Amino acid sequence: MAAQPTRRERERQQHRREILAVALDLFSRKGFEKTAMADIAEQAEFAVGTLYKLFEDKNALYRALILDAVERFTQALTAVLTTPGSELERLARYIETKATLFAQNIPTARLYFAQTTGAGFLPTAGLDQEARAIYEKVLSMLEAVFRSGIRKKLIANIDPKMLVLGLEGLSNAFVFELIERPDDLPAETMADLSKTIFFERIHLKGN
Amino acid sequence: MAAQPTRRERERQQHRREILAVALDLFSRKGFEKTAMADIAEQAEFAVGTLYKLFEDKNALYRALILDAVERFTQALTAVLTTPGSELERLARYIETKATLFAQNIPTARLYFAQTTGAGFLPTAGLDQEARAIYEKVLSMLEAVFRSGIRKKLIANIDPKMLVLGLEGLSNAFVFELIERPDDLPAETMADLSKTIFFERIHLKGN
Amino acid sequence: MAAQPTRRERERQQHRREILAVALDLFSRKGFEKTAMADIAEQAEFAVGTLYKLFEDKNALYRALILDAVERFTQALTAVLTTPGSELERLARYIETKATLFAQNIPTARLYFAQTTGAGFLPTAGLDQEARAIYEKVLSMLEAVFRSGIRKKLIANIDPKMLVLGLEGLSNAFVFELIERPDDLPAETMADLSKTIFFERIHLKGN
Amino acid sequence: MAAQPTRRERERQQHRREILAVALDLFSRKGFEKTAMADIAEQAEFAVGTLYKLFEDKNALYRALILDAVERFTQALTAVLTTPGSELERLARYIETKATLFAQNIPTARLYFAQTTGAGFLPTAGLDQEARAIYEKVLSMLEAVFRSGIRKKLIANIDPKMLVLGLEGLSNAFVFELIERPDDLPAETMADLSKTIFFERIHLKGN
DNA sequence: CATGAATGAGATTTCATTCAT
DNA sequence: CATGAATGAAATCTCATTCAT
Repeated sequence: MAAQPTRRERERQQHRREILAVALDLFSRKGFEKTAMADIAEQAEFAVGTLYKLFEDKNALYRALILDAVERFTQALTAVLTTPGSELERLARYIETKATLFAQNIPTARLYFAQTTGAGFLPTAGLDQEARAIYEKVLSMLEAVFRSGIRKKLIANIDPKMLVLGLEGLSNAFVFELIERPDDLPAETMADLSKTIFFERIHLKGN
Repeated sequence: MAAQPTRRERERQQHRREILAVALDLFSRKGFEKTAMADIAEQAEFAVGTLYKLFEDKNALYRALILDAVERFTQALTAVLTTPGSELERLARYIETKATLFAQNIPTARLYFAQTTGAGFLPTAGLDQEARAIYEKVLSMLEAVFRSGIRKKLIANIDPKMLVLGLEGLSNAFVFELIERPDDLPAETMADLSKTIFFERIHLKGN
Repeated sequence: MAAQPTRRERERQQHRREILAVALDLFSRKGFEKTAMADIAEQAEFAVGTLYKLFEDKNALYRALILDAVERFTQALTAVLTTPGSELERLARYIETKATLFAQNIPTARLYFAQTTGAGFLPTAGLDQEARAIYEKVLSMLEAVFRSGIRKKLIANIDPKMLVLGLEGLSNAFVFELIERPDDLPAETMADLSKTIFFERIHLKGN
Repeated sequence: MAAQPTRRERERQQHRREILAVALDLFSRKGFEKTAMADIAEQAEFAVGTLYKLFEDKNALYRALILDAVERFTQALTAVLTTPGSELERLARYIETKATLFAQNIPTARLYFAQTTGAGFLPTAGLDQEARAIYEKVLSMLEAVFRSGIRKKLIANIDPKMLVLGLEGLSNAFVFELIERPDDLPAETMADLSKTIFFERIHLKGN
């Protein structure tokens, strides 16, 4: 029988989650700087002081959010990369999962992007050390899959680091479109396109 | 009779450029919110009031910067798309130009990214309407090139909008890497990779 | 039948003492304003609410502490002033007692000083009415001893109020040194010096 | 002709002085913690932001005040110690100067006390490093005077450090009384008493 | 026009105190 | 009684913007 947390602790965690949910909403819609702690408190129906009981400061709240987002996504994405099947099948499933996952968690996806892609130009002041480290795990896993595919002569012999970069760039572009202009195309089509462009030739060489 | 600008006017424009240069530096390094008007004034060796004489407010200054960045890049990029040569050659040259252009203008590139790629999740509050519009011109030009290539059976028959998305995603990923971790690979290699991945098959189908 | 305190009451008093001990430590080290009720609660291993059950508010807690400190010191000091012996002997013993008493109760001494010496400029907002009143008793007792010494022609005919002031100023200076830089000199030497300077001539008149 | 400061700079300094005057008043009456920056701003008829233009933060404002107070007092006190006359005459003049100086600058005197005497028990968070260092100069000067007096056999052979401690304790006690209960006695009497008690015998030895 | 001191709204953070469990 | 989560007033500090000189 797992150690049952006290009611106090359960409530505390529930409040924590409520605050995080509101913060996710506000940060993803208005951005970090434009969201005031008072805004979060009001929308979450808590007093400002309560936020500070549960999170060291505004940065810590943001970090918790990012960490949570990156962890959840990373978990799902690494899971599909370790499923059975050929390297190409697994990469295909990675793209599909990414598309549906992000499409279903738009606010989280926005934060995920802000931290993984964008990190660097709009420096959210190094709030992301830990999150970045987690994301890197997905990347190195992808790299391993490519490397293995190349060894089996399933994939062209290109520096796997660059293949990872390419796959991420391509899929992010599509997923980003999916999120920001959801009416353009359904998720499956987007995923298909990533796969087509990435795995098939675009150039009708010779033909 | 073309109105010869007065000395007054020439000085004014010179001061404007000096301020923009400093602002570009600070915004690209510290971000919009973390850069204070006083910082810009000090580093540009002007008084705060002067900035407000030349730019409506902080947003206007930022917008002017973005506009300038996007315009300069757009001009260079649309130029290569209208050069002679086959569609494939022109697209290849687009990628090469983008890589060198961005690599040589890192601060500008960062702002360009923040506004084109990131636009949406890190909402600098619609500062970018006009800039976005200009960028769209590059995109529609790319689309036209793809469309023409498809018509000539040079390029696979995929929705050209999606091809644009793919090309931008892929090339941005490489260019971003080039900018943020310049030691990884030289610009030419990056451009080559974009082209290889995009135009050649990755999947060693049947072969 | 003298009301035998219940176990409840005994525990209550014990908790009170524990809290006071922690508060003494924190207040004397960090000062009143910089010490939070939560700090005291945590270090005393009680909940904040408990502090408020036992003390009206933060001021009351501080007052209780001061009162306790002043009472304990006052008791010891008035005791020596009522011992047998000449006025000079009793004053000498007063100084000695003060030196050892303070040296052995440094945290308490700091609060005692803050309230008796410092009272006035670092206004802890009249937290000290009662404590001050108790301290005045020591002062008036000293005054009586001086008065009596003067009457017996043992002590120079100077306004006894001023002699008290002088004695306190002198002894406090030494005791303070003793407390803040304990390595300088041992307590007995300090006491001797107070006595020498106060009772003997410094000026080698005529000699 | 000394470099004439600009009008701008003169005004700036004037405002600085006005703010310091108000801060002195409030800090000396209500204490550091109980005085809000907004209080100072309001009473000085400036906006809060202006205080922060002229002083880094609240601590810096306080430090400037203390430093100013300690410097002014120290200057006057070291001056009298270097006047011509015997060691005893100079020490006597030191006491007199101290009495009048403090009596005429009560708010400043309170801050001076808070930093020199009180420093240690109510730790105003090390705001006073520099001020303390300046005060130490007065003390070492006093010590030199005592040492010289001892060498000339004008003063009893007691550790001069201790004589300094005694003189300061005694004179502070009287000056403090003068400040806090000004009705008790006029400044001259106080000074006389310090001298009498310190330099003459209290104890009617032998007589 | 240029200047930069002054403004004050607004953001973050702390902490004494209350009160439901 | 004990608990400690919740409260929210109040304090510190920042910075875009204005305007008198």
